[in-house]
Amino acid sequence: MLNIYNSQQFNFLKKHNFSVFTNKSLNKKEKKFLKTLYISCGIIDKNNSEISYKTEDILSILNYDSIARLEKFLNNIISKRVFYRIEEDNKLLQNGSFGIINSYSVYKGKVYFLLSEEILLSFVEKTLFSYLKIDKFIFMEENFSYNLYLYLIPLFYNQKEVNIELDKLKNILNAETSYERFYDFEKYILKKAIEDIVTFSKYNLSYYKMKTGKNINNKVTAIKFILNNKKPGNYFDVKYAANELLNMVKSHITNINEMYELILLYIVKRNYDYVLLNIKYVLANYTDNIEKHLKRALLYDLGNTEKTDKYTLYVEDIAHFKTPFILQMNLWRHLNKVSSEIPDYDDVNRLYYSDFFKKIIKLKDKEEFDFTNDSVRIFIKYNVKEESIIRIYIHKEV
DNA sequence: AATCTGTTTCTCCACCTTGA
DNA sequence: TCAAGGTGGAGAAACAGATT
Repeated sequence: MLNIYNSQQFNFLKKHNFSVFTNKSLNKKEKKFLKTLYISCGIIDKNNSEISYKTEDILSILNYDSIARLEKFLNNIISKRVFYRIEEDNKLLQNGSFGIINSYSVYKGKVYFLLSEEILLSFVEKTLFSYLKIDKFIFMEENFSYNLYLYLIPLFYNQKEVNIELDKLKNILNAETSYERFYDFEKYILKKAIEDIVTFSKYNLSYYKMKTGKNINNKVTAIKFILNNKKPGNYFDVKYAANELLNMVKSHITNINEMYELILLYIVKRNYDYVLLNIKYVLANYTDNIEKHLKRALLYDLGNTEKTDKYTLYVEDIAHFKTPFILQMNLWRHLNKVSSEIPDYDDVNRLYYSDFFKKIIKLKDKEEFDFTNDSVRIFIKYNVKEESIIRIYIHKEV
């Protein structure tokens, strides 16, 4: 059997064909629920892979009015299974099946979930389930997004732009015969697929429409995909984030391994922004002995400077949110939008490394929350009974 | 198990707007 | 004036729940 924890030795993607499918398809509501779980996956750690929500939050997300109805929904989703088949030389090598959600428990006003081990493993590099891209398969809202991801992302291995003829693209996306008008195809298929890939992977993908001539109204014949800039890994990819930060100071450091371990430690112990802020502080204020100053800065948080007025209001959302959880969902949506609207702006993704969202979920009535890093400032005032305020400010230099 | 009934989702299209 | 861009909605299909 293939080693599920480390399939590196199999040169997996070159040697094997694989397919992944479910016994019963997941409907919109189930996908919405899974997306909620996915966001929470960011705050899972090795010792505690349980995800929990207040019962009222989960009821309001799914628009149910009783726990009995919720349990019916959960029992139904638990009955859905993922199947996979791996082929070598066109012969079946291994196949298998696993559930998506292992269990739920209702206890004292909260609902607890355990995801299947296979899904958690799919977030860990070089495991069998990460090669099968199980996380993308489960969490992406549309099945065709998974197909596009599998086809497209490997093509970026040695190039930054990929051109795909419209016919070929429709074939990949299972839409050869439907959506004859390009406008409809773009709206219902292409944009959704891109959105899924940007939301559920570390890749920041965009596209251009290639036309027959220079006129804006010419026929679209192909799509040029562009990989803009990498996000700092997915939620679980702390090592990737540590490497990224290490690269900023690498040239000033003699003991690289020790510094790597130190950065990794502080990302886990504090958060990504904490380390980034202190690295920037040291690089801006010192020219020699960087290593020593950085250790000091990380220990005493010297880079944590006071707020400035260099921020400009970018999003304001004043609305009634029944629970802090719903507020958090909306904030998340705004942040994704900010991230996609501002070119080369991906700092928002780094918030996932901090305990940012945990704090927002715990907001109480009339409580204010003010968060600042060097590219974004987020202000929230939460009101249970009346309208709450979400304000997102962007640093003027971004 | 078969039927019906109301709801959601998917696909396509008529019609309108926009800009070269 | 033309074709792409955009909107809303019709009709079909799929689905879920209730009833027989």
